[in-house]
Amino acid sequence: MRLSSLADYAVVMMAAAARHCGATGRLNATLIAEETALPLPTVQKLVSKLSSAGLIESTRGTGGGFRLTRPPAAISVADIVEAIEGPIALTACVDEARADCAVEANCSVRPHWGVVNGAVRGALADISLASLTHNTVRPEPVKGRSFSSSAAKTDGVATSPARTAAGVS
Amino acid sequence: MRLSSLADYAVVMMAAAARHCGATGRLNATLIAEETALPLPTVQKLVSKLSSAGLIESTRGTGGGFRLTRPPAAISVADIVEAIEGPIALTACVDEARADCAVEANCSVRPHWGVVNGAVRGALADISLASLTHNTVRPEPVKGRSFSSSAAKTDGVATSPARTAAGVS
DNA sequence: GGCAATCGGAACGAATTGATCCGATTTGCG
DNA sequence: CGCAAATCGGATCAATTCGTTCCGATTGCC
Repeated sequence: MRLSSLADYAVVMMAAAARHCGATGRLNATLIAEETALPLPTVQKLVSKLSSAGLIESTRGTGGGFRLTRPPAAISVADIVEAIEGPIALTACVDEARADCAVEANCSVRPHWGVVNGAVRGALADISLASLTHNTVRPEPVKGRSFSSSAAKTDGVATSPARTAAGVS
Repeated sequence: MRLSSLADYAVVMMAAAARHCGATGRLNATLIAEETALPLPTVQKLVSKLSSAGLIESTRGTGGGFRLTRPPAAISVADIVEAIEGPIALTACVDEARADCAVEANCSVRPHWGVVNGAVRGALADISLASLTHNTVRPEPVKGRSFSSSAAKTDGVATSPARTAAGVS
């Protein structure tokens, strides 16, 4: 239940790029690397993947660089995550139609995974790139969608309930 | 953005256990293994972890087995996932208070990760184990909000109560 | 035409995960 | 009361994936 570090870095990098969107029309990977304190090769790899996904447009050669293809408000966290990690699928059943697991016959929960997957993906789609650049933590979702914006109320980090009843039995 | 196979198997196994909850008071790992077509050692490992988490109570020796400590309606997918994978944390920033990444100074998205994490976790907490046993796939989440999370005993205010109120219903 | 800077892809190493095996413990039976 | 079967529990080992790093292809500038 943890997304990869590359996806995390991609979100940070895109947020940094969104801040420079209005200032410089075109920015390079080196600038982003020293600004976000990320390793330069990592940023380059992210640029490759994000460019392939269509989120940014990259230009090679001297003076080249990349720029966002869409305004930051039109890019969601789900887009970035999908660009790096591929389609969001909690289980292998949701990813492809083929079910590798031998449980499929008795697996009555498989259809339900689609619901769970959609809920998680909807939660990520509600966070726009523009909202990440703001200093204030506001539950402002992507415009046009209002899926589970109510769940965003700064509770996720504060609560530490997980430990799941360590002293019960 | 894909949860581990163990967590997937755990949900399947718990769903199978929930179906047998009323029939047999106590069931063993071998029965679940041949019923879910999962490898027996894997089921045993899941039993160990779920027992440590307090979701099931296991008894050793001949004629032993395990049983659910709570009714299926009071167990959510988030509980199972947290029992296997530990606390739900999309990034390392959310997991611990310490931020290992060197980006923390310029990382303006870190506070927002808490919101995203809470939204995802709320989505998983809305799916109860009882709803997985039903054959019909309905987007209707957990009936009552009071047991949507692990901290449902004393704290009546769950971590994600708002989505059920503002959801599709 | 040559040079430098940049993106793009490929290879290597490390870490986490998943499956398997063996031991500890308890109960039922002789 | 002793033995044996059955079960959970922890530990070990191999495999896949992820993250990092390096090198090559391409383009604009001099």
